[in-house]
This record gives sequence, C-alpha cells and structure tokens, in this order.
Amino acid sequence: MCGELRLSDAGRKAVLMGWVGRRRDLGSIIFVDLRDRSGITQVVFNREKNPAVHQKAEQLRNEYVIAVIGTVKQRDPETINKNIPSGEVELAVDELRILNVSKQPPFLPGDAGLANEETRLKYRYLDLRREVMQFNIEMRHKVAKAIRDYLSSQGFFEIETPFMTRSTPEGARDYLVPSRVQPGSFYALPQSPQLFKQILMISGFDKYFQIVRCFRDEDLRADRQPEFTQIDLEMSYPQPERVWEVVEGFLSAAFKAGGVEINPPFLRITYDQAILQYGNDKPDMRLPAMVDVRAALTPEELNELATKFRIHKELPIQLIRIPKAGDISGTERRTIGTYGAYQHVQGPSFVQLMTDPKRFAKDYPAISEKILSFAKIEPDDLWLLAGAIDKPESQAAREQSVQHFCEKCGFLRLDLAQKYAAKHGAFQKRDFRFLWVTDFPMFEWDKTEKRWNPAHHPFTSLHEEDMAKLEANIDSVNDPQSPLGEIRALAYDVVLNGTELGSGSIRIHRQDIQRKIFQALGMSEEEARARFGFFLEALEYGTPPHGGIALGLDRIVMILAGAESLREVIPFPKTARAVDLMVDAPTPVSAAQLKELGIQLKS
RNA sequence: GGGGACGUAGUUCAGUUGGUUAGAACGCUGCCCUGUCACGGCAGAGGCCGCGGGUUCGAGUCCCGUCGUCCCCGCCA
Repeated sequence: MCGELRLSDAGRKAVLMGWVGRRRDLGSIIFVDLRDRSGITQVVFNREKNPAVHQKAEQLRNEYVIAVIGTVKQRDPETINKNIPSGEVELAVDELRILNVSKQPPFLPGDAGLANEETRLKYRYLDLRREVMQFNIEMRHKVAKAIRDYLSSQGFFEIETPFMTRSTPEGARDYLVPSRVQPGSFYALPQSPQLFKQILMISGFDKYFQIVRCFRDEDLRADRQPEFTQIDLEMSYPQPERVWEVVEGFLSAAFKAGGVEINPPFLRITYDQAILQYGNDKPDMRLPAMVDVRAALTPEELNELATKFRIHKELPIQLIRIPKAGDISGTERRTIGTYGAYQHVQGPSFVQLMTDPKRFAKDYPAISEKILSFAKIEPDDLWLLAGAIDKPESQAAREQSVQHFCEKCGFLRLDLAQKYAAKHGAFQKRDFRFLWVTDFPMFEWDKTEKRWNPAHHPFTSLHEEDMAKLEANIDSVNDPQSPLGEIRALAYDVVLNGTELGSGSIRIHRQDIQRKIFQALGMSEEEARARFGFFLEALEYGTPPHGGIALGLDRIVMILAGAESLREVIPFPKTARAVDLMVDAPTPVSAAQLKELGIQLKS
C-alpha cells in the first residue's frame, strides 16, 4: 500500500492505488503524493523517461483516484524526505491509470487547518479521509478488537439482543419505532440491553458481553450522542470486585491496543468521599482534592472564622487549591467567585467565598499559616476557602446541603482549574487516572416530581446492612427527608480523568427484595407487572445472583485518541440538534407511510 | 427550556467611528519551470457579507426576528 514502501523495496516493481494528494508540477517532472489509509508515497512522472505517461499526469488533480505501476527507486541522499516513513524511496511511474476524477472538494484531506464542523459533517466522506480521522477510526477498531479478544479469552460469550424492543428501566427518553403490523403500538430502541442481559444470566449464559449500540433521546454534549456504543457485560455470582477485575483487565488490553500501559487495580473511593473531596461523582484525579480545613483549627479559630464570614461550622470549610497558578492580579482574585460555578448548581447561593487569599493571609496570619501547612500548599499555588453561609435550617436540609455545597465547590474547582490550565499543566492527555467510585446512593430525590427515584435503575442491589433502613422507610417515597437517601447501593462507576466511562451494579436476584424496592419507589404491584412483568416472572424461575457493568466505547476511544469530542471518533455522528448533516436525517415521511403506520400528525 | 460564542470567496479568516470599488492566505484556472515534498514564478476567475425585516441619505458594520453550527446549564442512572 501507499504508506508501506521502504528502502528494502528499492528496485522492485510496484502497483499503487490511491488518491492524489499534493501535486508538485515542475514542468518536465511532476511529483504526486499518492495517499491511501496506510500513508503516502511520492510518485514521479518524468517527461524525459516517459513522455506519454508524463503528459497524462498533467491532468491529475486533487483527490483523483489513480493506479500507477512503476519501479521503487532509492532517492538520492539530498532528496530524502524525513517527514514521511516512505521518504527514502519514490515510485518512478511507467504506467498511469486514472480510475476516477474528482470535483474540487470543499476542503482537502491534507489541509493544515480544519474546515468548520458543519462542512466537515456534510462532506463526512472527505473528512474521514483525513489522517487524524483515519487514525481515530483505526484506533476504535483496535480497541474494540482487544476488548472482544480479552473478554472471549475470559470465557465471555458475545450475544446479541434486540434493537426493536420495549422501554427499558433507564431514565432517559426513548426513541420509538412505530409498528405497522400493530397499529398504534411502538417499539422502543434500547437505552441499554439491561433487562436482556439479566435474562441471559437467568438463562445460564453466565458470562455475557456485547459491544452494542444504545439509544437515548436526550440533549447532546461533546461527550454525548443520541446513539452510542457500550461495552456491555454481565456475569453470574460476582462480588463487585470481580466485575472491577474484569473491567480493569479489558481496559488494560484496550489501552495497550492504543499504545498505553495502565496499572490496575484502580484507585477506589466511595461516592460520599468523592462528593466531599471533589464535589463531583466523577472526579478528575489529575487535580488535587479539596481539603476540609476545620481539622486544622482550634474551636476558637473556627468560631472566629464562622462569625466573621457567617458560615456554618458543621459544614466543611473547603480549601480549593490550583497548583502553580502563581500570582494573579488583585482584580482577578476578587472576581474569582463570579465564574461559572454559580450557574452550575441550582438553588440559592450559599457559598461564602474567601476569595482573596492574599487578604485572608494578611487578616488571619496564624490561621492562614496553619491551614496552608495542613493542606500542603506550595508557595506558587492559588488557593481559596469556601464555607457554607449559615442560615437557620433543619438538620435534614443541612444534610442535603453538604452535598449541594460540596458540588458547588467542585464546580468552582473545575472552573478555576480550566482557567489556569496553562499554568498548572495538570491536564495532560496522556496522564490516565482511573478511579472506581463505589457505594452510590440507592435513591435520589426528584425535585420536579417530588419523589425518590432509583439513582441507577430499580434492579440494583443494596448494601445488606442498609436493608433495615429500607424496610423501616418503605412507604416514604414522597418524603424528601426520608432516610431512603442514605441507603447505599452495590453500584459503581469507573471514571477516567473526570469522565464517567461506565456504570454498573450487582442486581437484585431475589423476588422478595425486588418487591420491596418497587414498594419503596411507590410502584404498585400492577404497575410493576405492566412495565416489567416478563422480567419479574423470569426472576421467579431460579435466578442466580448476578451483576455487571456497561462502558462507553466512544468515550474510551475519545480519551485514548486525545479528542475533544465524540464526533471525532464516531464515523457518522449527529449535531447538537441530533441531525445527521450528511444524509440529512431526520426527515418528514410521506403521508402514505404515515397512513400505513396509523399515525396522524398534528398540523 | 435557559446562557454564551460564531456565521463574509471553494476553505480559513480580516474588515476601524455606519461612508462610496469588501480584502488576505490557501485552494481553483491558464502559462513558465528537471528534484520538489506546505515547490517556486507570472497572470486570472471567484462574494445573496446565513436569511427576513427595521433604523439611516447610506448597513458586512447598528436594532429586532429567524435559521444553522459549537460550548455549557437543565436533562441524560
């Protein structure tokens, strides 16, 4: 292929086929960079040696597809191109065939600058000819293959599950597919194969995996597409640790395929720790944790601060540290608190920032010194303190606000880290910090619907020790103060550099417990039967304990490829408004099609 | 649903306080060139300034609306 000729091939005849990249016409001699997915080789048309072929070569233009036959020649030492792997040789062409011509493309695959994304997506086939995209798509293939090979070697079967199915228990909106044969009824595209993989456990395929497309009709982000690919797996009889081990194994294989060695086991922290130390359930471990500085202070000092700044002593006083941010101007120091943090976490602002560290150090030299040594602050670090504004609240509301407050601090930590990224240099793309976040809460409070909802999905097991709490509060689905919020699930996330790669849990395999969960969620027997009847019935026929996880393949490849968006690693992605600009989808359909489906549109 | 950025030649961009003929680079076309590799030189073509309205003697520039792309919040376990 075009990128593969080397010095050792010199003297051999070769046939190359590919696209015309750059063309350098010097009159009697024409150089063409011939390109395919393997790279480029310089081919030479020489009027003196072959006038007919040279004349034909004058017609060549960008992106023409050609075949050339010729002799591989060693280049003279002074004409070697060190920038390309095939640079020591070139092909002296004896025969040229123009296999196809090309219109002038809106942009060239070899262009130094990038066309805007709208153009790239419309002409995706041209965009995909670019070296980076070829690299990313190849990387994706290698990663997927490594994962398949690894899981196969561990005894997992890859088993397919339906795309046309019914609504699954995840919380996102479904994509619906109308049925012609059953007018008025709809399939749902799976948000994940959750129930099918659990059924497979019940069926005795005790190690399952699938690299599978999932569909969620929610708003897009740089790291969210409406259809995305999951590495979905499930196994029978596992402790969470066993699932983690499998994931660490296939991620090692995947990253190795991407040229990166990683070292399991990954760090593990609980959800509560993550919130306290990072204000985030998917912390980026390349940045330092926040430090609750209360432990460094005497009660008197704590009182002094609490009074002076009107902050809670019972809530953390978080020190946020941005390493090496160095000296910043007074204006900058004073305006730090106005960054995005306030829009991130809804609700009344109750974060009191001691935003001007210099001033703080001046006003409270003793306290400041204690705190700085306690949090191991270096001289050129930027730091600031944040406390929760003291407002009279009930104890329960205060509990809630620990999380709320820490999340707000966490956003501020990230905003600042982003702002000073150039200074601290912590966001190294090749610095891979994996992390397990464990013991997620079982339920979370839904403010809109004023009820507790499953934080993961309703088939997630809970910690055995928390069973009593469940039973004691089984009828409190509408009570925001209910201890339901304290129940921990056997649910875990795997996180890499601030991105959630995947999420999983040990499932409920006992019907009695499943019934309690539905009850706690305020779901009647009939309701549960209507939604998940087939599954509940299956649970009754000897269900083994089981659990699993699903990881986003696109996100893994994105991070490995150093890309900023999923669109760089998905061949045919959609825009932020879920449109495919190349094929122009979605589109209206004909009246006849709608009629056949028994669907009428509101005008 | 909300906030922000952007939209000018095929492409990437510049365009001052509103001022008469809208520029550059790359790409494209033609000619010249035997060692280029981001080849070079000369000449040339190429514009619904996203779209619609308004203000004004005059709008790429100001205002309103609209469409599109991107980022974020909400949302997405």
